[in-house]
Amino acid sequence: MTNKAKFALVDCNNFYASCERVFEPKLEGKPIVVLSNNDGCIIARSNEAKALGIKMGLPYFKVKDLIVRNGVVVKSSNYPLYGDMSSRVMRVISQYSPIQEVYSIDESFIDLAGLPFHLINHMQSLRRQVKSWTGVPVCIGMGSTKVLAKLANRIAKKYIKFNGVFDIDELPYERYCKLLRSVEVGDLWGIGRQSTRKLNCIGISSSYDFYQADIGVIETLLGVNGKKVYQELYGNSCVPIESIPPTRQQIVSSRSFGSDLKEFHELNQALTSLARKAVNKLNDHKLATTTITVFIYTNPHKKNKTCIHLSKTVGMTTAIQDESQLIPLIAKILKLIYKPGYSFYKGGVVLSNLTKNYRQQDLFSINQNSQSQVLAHKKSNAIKGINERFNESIKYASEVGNNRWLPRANFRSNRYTTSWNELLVI
DNA sequence: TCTGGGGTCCTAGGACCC
DNA sequence: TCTGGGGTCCTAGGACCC
Repeated sequence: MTNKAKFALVDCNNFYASCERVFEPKLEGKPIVVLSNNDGCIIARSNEAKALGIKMGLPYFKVKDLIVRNGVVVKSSNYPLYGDMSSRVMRVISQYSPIQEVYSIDESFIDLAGLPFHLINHMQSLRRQVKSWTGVPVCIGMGSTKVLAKLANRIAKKYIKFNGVFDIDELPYERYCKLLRSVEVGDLWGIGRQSTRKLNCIGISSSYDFYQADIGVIETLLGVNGKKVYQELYGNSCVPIESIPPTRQQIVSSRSFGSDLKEFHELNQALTSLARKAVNKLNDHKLATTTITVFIYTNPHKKNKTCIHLSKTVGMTTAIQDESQLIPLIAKILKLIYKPGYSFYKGGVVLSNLTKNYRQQDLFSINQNSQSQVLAHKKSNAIKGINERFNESIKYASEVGNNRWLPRANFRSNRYTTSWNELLVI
């Protein structure tokens, strides 16, 4: 078969921890963990930290003892750094195939079908190039479907003898079956916790059990997505590569607050700031929105207190994109849902029904494109320009306050690549 | 004391249409 | 007493991913 599909999954090793090491080489060989926003949970670990038994997703305070005892280096997450490093890595990867899908901040699928290279050598070269140009180590799995490429990537990471590149299609059938027997079904891409539970109930625990199961049973139990995973294990590609990112369906901006908030003005400060982030993203993608949701939650982990979720969604006839329209609206919605007497620990803004280019006009508005609309737009652009140049120096009054909402970030490294004030000093 | 954030897709059920 | 058939669209909730 010459025209068979062939994918590679390029995945950065312990990406956030690796980014920290690039700018702090003395961390090489040491255990590192990176925390989520607000220094809440463990979201990344170096191999040394994994070896200590620190599990993904654990709340930091629950493993703090273990961390201190073993001298584990702790970092708050630094998304400006990781995002910038990611785009550098992705740019290098893009030189190795004409078709690339940036799947997540640290992963990329590329299409290798028909490339006139020895693929293992080609991918080894990619690996060396990414490492030498960005400092980030990657592993690469190859297969005739995305599910297989994912699986191959696990192998490339797990066994050093493959030197970071593994092609699962090269395995003889018997070895392939042996491999499937050694991988739990829940480790397959697309089989999550609920599906694993259902499969375990009917005696399917390994990927091999799944592979040998009846396709009809799988479809009944897991629906179309489970069926796709099944078929991809047989080498039938069902999940195409998406080199052009689909247009966004929604924009979410939410945070856990650094302290619980009770007062309206404190919440309003937090939500105004979050609304600004959301509207910036809206503008970056050149989109407008007609549906806005504001929500605030109390802490569900506090067992002795009642937990409430307050939210409201508002739809509009005309899509909006200017912060001068959106930000005041957020405060109005918040006023409608706010209840005094509760301690809120998290809140956010969701923009949905996003539209591009064409904006539905309001049938009953008298002044289409009136002077005031044009002025509002000009004002928003001017504020945006000033803020880009002078470090967020113009704010809404509601954005100014006691800052109690600001998330904790006690262990953040510098934004070495995106802020002139935080360059690496040698 | 302290528990992330940002996405997508699928499905079932209700409302509505002719 | 007996009450069709075939659709679409929207929403909420569930599941998945990183």
